[in-house]
Amino acid sequence: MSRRRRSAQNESSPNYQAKRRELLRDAAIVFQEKGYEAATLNDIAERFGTDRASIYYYFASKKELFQALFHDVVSGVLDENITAAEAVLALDLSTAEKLRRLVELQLLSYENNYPYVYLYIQEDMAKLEFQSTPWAKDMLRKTRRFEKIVSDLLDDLVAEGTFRGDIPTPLMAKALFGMINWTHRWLKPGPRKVNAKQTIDAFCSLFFEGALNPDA
Amino acid sequence: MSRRRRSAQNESSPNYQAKRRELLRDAAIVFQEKGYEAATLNDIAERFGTDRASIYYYFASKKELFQALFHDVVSGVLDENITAAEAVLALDLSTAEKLRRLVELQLLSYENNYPYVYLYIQEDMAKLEFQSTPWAKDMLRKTRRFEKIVSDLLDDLVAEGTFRGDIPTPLMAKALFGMINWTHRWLKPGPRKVNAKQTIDAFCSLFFEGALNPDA
DNA sequence: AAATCTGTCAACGTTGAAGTTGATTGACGT
DNA sequence: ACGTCAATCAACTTCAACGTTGACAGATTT
Repeated sequence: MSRRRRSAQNESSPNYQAKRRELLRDAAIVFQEKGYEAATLNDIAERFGTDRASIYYYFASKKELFQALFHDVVSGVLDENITAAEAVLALDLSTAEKLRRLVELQLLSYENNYPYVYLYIQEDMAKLEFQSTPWAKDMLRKTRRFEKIVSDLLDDLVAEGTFRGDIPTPLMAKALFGMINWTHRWLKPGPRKVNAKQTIDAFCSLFFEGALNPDA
Repeated sequence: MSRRRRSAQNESSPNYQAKRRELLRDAAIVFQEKGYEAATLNDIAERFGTDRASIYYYFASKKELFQALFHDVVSGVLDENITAAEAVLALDLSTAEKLRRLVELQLLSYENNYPYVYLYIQEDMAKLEFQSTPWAKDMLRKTRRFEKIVSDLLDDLVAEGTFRGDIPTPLMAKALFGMINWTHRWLKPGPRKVNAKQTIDAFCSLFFEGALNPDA
């Protein structure tokens, strides 16, 4: 039924797409606040300012709504990040400076695409029922791709002698992504005490030079 | 009904407590694998090797089972960690060495109490329905307490000149806890490529001295 | 051996959220 | 004024998971 409607005006409609995106955004906020399982369509409808049944005008199911969030938004952001990361690699910069740019890229992406990407980080795809769907695998592939770029860069830095060789690069990578990804629990955008730029500086200083005072 | 039974043999019973703990452990594994909301009592019963209804012989509800996990296990571990942390503070060691011991404490605790504490970390209490219950607040209080110990130590390290002063200590703390807590996504106990001890060394080296090669 | 206790199980009742339907409202072109 | 269509809503059905009950088998006690 809602199916019929949606196929009828599928691509066109002026503000249909606009409302759809608005609903998508509201859903993202609710999913981020409560988690996928705990969030109900009622919660989402309430935030959207309408009845639960109206959601079915835009999406066929809760699953499809959740999937659309990733297919229409997060996946694109991940693509952008990978493209941007590869552009950084091609730049005429020191390897260390490239790594710094990648950290910057990632954290700014989290801030600019709030709350979409944090939603992806907080929902451990490995635990969700979607883990075996093609799109979930695609998301995972893209994430691994970005991690690989960083990981290779770490190997280069050790090989060229810029980074110390006594710490396994996989553990370095885990530490770095830990700092970055854990921000989903505390970093909120907007005018706050701590913003993404300060965090980037602090994390990069710490990761490159460490916490010890060089003058001591 | 199950109420009557449980109050009847409440404290006593030889292997009642043993089975209860076994069920608690199985539940923890399932909750950790699927998340609280997605996990069903059927899943837990299946792992426990019995019928779903039998669970009610030990716990009055899914909520109570989940709560018991924290009240009977996690809360105690957190207490131990705080006590151990305070013992470290009283030791005759450099402030830096004390911090190292705290990181060690935390990661070894995650390993020794697997999967209980990771369950606590992965379930963002701020998102769960329990967030306002007294025991959830108590858990949060204990977590904050441990974080405060680390945070104060960081302040000391900056004040005494051991640590650099140009990175805000709150951000240092976020970075450190990010590395540590993110391990819940990849560090599993048992004979693996990477274990807790290697992780402690790598994280401490990185956090203290950074990734840059001192000889370069 | 009778009584009781421990723990389990099949069957049922209850609830809450997902999903469906057809009527209805309001805007817009004719 | 009339018909059409986008969008909404109240009211319903369905379903999965929670929760309950009473019977029952084996062990233990008296």
